[in-house]
Amino acid sequence: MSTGLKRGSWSAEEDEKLISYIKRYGIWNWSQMPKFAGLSRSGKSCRLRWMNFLKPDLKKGEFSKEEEESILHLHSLLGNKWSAIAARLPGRTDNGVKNYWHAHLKKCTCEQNLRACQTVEQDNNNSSSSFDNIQEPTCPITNGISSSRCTTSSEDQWLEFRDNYTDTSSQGTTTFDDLHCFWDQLCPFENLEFRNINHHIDTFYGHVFQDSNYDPISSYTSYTDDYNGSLLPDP
DNA sequence: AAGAACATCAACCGCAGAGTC
DNA sequence: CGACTCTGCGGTTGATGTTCT
Repeated sequence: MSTGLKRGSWSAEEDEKLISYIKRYGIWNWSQMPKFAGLSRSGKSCRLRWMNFLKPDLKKGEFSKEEEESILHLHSLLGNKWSAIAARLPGRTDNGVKNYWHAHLKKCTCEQNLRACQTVEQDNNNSSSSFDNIQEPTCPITNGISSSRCTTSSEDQWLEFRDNYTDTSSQGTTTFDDLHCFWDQLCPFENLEFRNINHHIDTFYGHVFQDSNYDPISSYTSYTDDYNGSLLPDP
């Protein structure tokens, strides 16, 4: 059934109409906008065109080595959360990252996995140790919380743990390593370093349990890239 | 030179979550 | 509280360009 809406590739004239409309009136309602902008497109199509192609700060062209490494790293942490990955690559879109992944990087990880499987298989043949028997160390504090999403029970555990640490830090029943272990289990990102325990306890608590916009990877990025031994500004 | 095979990427589709009435 | 709308996300498709035979 025809809706009268145009589909397929965008013409230069359509691009111009959309750009000039948004420049003048901003983005207010994607579903209504095409009508006022004089476009026979769906709002969805307009939004996509703007977000993936016309937005002024978009970076086009080849992905750099650094960007490629970031994608690989973030994908290993986040999986197919393309928008979350793209959010950490200035000027790149989720669609662009997704396309790049499927075109360039997927095969890299497939090859790595293949090699890893072959290695495991070889090891299994050579010794009695089985890959299945390998277990991650479990933190006695968290009893093995492994999700980066924090549950109420983990919040309770954290509060209890924090009180214990605060009350007894002078006596040392709960150690710095225990705390590190706790966060490592909760938010298992590489290079997450704790250098000043007193500063970080409540900052992390706020990030994880009280800030609904908590984003573990942003925290990860902030605490590694920006961290120079001093406390970061509050979010 | 021509056509087949493959690679790339813009665009579409369906779904889910958030917001509003 | 349910229905509806809007927005954004991830998977997929299809057009186009490039390389190979």
